[in-house]
Amino acid sequence: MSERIDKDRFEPAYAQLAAILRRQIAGGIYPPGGKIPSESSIGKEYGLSVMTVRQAIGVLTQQGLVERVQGCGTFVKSVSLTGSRFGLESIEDIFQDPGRTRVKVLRMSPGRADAKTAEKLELAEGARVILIRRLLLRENLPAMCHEGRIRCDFTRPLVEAELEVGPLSDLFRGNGGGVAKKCALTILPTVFDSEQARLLNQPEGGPAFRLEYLVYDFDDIPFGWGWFTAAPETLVLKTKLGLWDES
Amino acid sequence: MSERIDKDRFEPAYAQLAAILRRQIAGGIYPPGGKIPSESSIGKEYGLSVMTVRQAIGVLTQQGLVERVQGCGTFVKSVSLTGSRFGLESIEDIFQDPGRTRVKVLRMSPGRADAKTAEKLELAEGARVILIRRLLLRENLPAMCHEGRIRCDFTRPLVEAELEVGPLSDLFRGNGGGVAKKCALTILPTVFDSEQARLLNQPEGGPAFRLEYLVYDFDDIPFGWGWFTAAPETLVLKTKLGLWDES
DNA sequence: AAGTGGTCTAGACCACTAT
DNA sequence: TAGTGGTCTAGACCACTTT
Repeated sequence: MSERIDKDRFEPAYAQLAAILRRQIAGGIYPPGGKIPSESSIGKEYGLSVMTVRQAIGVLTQQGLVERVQGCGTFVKSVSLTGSRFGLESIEDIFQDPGRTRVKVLRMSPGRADAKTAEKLELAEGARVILIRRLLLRENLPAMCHEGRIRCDFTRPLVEAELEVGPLSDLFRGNGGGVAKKCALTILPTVFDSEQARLLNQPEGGPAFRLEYLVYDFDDIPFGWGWFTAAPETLVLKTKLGLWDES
Repeated sequence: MSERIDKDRFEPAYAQLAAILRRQIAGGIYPPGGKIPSESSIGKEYGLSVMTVRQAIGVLTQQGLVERVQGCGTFVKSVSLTGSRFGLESIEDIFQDPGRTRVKVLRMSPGRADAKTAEKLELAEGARVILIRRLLLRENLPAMCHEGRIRCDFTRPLVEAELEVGPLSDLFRGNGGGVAKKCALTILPTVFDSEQARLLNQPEGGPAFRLEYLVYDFDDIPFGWGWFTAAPETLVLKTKLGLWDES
C-alpha cells in the first residue's frame, strides 16, 4: 500500500480511494472472485472514516467492478454480459439540439386507430387518432424516420401542445414539456421498407433499428405511440465492461 | 405532509422517505422541472439526519427521477429518452443456466485471420486463429447462433480453458473464469442469412440482432472476438422511464 | 450574504454470514 | 462468537449558485 490519500487535492478522498482500489484490482492484487479488505480496515489503512470508504466502494459497485455481500465481504466481480447497459447517447443530439436538427413533416392528419394502435393507446378500434409521419434531419442529412399516433382528445391541452411543437421533441428533450409521466421503450431489429429506404438513402431490405415508444400522461393515460427507424450508423448501441483505462 | 417515517418497520428509513417523495412527485406536488425541498428541511420535517435524506434522494437520482444541482437545489426531471438504459436480461439465462442450455458445436477448427479479425485481435492478417461456430439451444429449442475467433496462442492457458469449456460460457457467466479483464459489446441490426435461418427456424432476410463482443485478458491483449445472432423474440431490449408503479 | 448540495468525521447499533 | 456490510446520527466545513 504505497499510495496515500492527499486531502489537499481537488479530487475528493472517496474518488482517490476508488481509483486506488481500481488500480489494485487491475493489477491483480485482488483477482476476480477475490475479496477486498473490509471497510473498516481500509478506513484505518488510509485514515478515512467508514462512510467515506463506503462511498468509494459504492463507486466501484456502480461501475460493476465489485459486489457487496452483507455479513461476508466485498468481492471482485468477473466480467459478465449480464451487467451491460446500453444507452441512446448516439441520437441524443437529434432530440436535444434543435439548432442542428430539422424536422420535415410528411404527414399530419386525422385518422382511425387500427387494432395495434387501439391496443397501445387503450382506445376502441376505429377511434379517432392523429397520424404523423416525419423525417428528422441532422445537419441537413436524413437521420431517422418517425411514425406516430396521438390520441385525438382535445379536452386535453397536451395534444395541442404536442401538435404545435411538431413532434415529441419537448417530451424527449426533457425540458419544458413535463406532460409525460412515464414512457415505455423497445428497440427492435427491422428492415427498411421502400419508402424509408428512399427517405434515408439506404438499401431496401437492409438492416435497421426500430425504436418504439409509448408515452403516458399524468393521469396514466397513454397518449402517444410510435416508432423511429434508424440506420445502424445512426443509432449506435455500444458499451464497455470491466477494467478499461480511466473510466 | 401526512406521511411519517416508521423506524420500527423492516424497510429502512431512507427507502421509506424515497417512496414518500416518489409519491409526492407522482401526485404532482412537485411538478417536472420543479424544485423539491432542501435536504436539511426534509431532514427536519421527517426527523432524519441529512445523510439519511441524501441517501433517499440518491435512490431517486439513480432512478432518473430527480437531478441534484450543487448550490441550487434538487429538481424533478422530465421524462427523457436520454436517460434510458437497455440490458441483456432476456438472454441472461442462456449464459447463466447451463442446465437448461445446450451447446451444439458446428465447427471448431484452426484457421487464418481475415482482415477484420486481424484488426480486432491485433494480429497480422493470415495469423493463426481458432474458428468456432455453434448453436445455442434453450430448453432444446434453437435460440442463438454464435460465431467466434480466438487467438491461437498456446503459451496462454486461457485459450485451452476456452476450448475446453466450449465457448465463452464461463466468461460470460461471470463465475470461475476470471481471465477476462475487459470486454466491448455492440448491438447491431442484421438479417438472417440462409444458414442462420435454417438453424434458428427463421425466415431468410428477416430482421435479427447481432451482439458483437471483443474480450481482453489481464495483459490487455484481445483474445476473443465474435458475435451472437438472435431473433427479435429472443433478445428483447425494453426499458421503462419515469414514474411507473412500485419500481 | 444566505441557501444549497458535496464531502467528511467518529462514532453507534443492527442484520447477516461464517466458523 | 467474531467479522462483515447496512443503516443512521449530529454535527462540520467546503464549493457553488442565487440574491
